[in-house]
Amino acid sequence: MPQAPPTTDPRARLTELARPPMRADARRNYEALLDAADEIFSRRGPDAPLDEIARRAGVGNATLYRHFPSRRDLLVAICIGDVEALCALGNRLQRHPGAGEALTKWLRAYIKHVSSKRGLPAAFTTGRREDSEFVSACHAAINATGSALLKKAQDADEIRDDVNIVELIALVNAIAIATESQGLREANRLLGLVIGGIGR
Amino acid sequence: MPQAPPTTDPRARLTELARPPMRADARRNYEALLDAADEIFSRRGPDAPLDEIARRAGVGNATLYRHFPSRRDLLVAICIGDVEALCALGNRLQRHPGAGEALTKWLRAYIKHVSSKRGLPAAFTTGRREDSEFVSACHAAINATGSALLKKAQDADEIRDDVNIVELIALVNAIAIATESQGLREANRLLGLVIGGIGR
DNA sequence: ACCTGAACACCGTTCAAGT
DNA sequence: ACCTGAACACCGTTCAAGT
Repeated sequence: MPQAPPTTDPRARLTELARPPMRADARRNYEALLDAADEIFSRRGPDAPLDEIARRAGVGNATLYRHFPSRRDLLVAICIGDVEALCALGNRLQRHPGAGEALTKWLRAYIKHVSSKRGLPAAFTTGRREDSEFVSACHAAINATGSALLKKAQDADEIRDDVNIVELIALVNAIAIATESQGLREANRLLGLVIGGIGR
Repeated sequence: MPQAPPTTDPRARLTELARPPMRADARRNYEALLDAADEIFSRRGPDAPLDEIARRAGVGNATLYRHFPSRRDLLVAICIGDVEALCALGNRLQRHPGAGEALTKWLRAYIKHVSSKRGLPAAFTTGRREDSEFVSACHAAINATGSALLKKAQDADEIRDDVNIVELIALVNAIAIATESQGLREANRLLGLVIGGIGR
């Protein structure tokens, strides 16, 4: 007899993974690495040497590698707060009177968060099989949140039926990538075009 | 008195840069490097070691570096034929009866070409200041071609006036990046949404 | 259980010597 | 004028030894 299926909400699963139980010294190192990564990435870009981040955090480089097996894990970890904020916002927007407007508000918030850190949109582009469980859990939480908003908007006949959340988020990520050097205003312009295209 | 300004057509400039005069042995090496890069990149992806490409081409690694100062130069060089084909297609489409349809046909051809080689969409994302003259010339030729089609479609009132070619191409590149692992069909679906959004 | 830093492997880049 | 391959520098990854 197999285990009970994981009926857990993706957002709850994410919170679990984001805060694994750790010995006190390990936790200190973990936090120091996040702080260091946040600073170094924002100053030197997403390709900054990982050794520099470890040095800045005052830990050995192997410690970094243990906590964050891939660069992408680290990139995603430093914005876990943004992901959780987006999920929370999505939940609140469920009760928004206009379902179509709720979706577009959330998409604008999404692009704002994801554009706030260099290299993040690329890290968020979904569908890599090699992604760690942690990164996959982020995608799953975002998808679950966006999916609920999209479905409501489609049920209200405000958004075309032949749009799905995976491609919609892929497109928004694409916009963030394309406008990375130009800023949020430009990203919002392009998002406006897309929103115009999916309405009905 | 300054030199006469470079009134040259961007497409002519590109053809110049793509076929620089070379000694016979240099040209042989150049071609061998292109062949090797094409094969290695398509088999091992756009991050394949450059040394392997040089070895496969039967030349020293420094020779590769001389001909193609950056990885991006090499990536772009192997698809110079695609760029020229797109420019030629754009010219032909100028005489297409429906100006809006001509633009969308060209955009679909663009995404097809650019999706055909892994890593190419990223190499085509414009606006890097560090780009070589060769890569810039490619962008300029594409922009000139797309710009003419867009302007005609806007003059015919088939496309909204507040869209410019730079952002439109950036968006199409981004779509190609976001759907790289999913294939051309998915890219075309997303392009459809954008085209719906820019119409009027 | 977790950490450390040195060792290793890999790859891009440069350069002195060659044709 | 162009080519070569070795030397160098850099960085990600692993591992034996330590707490």
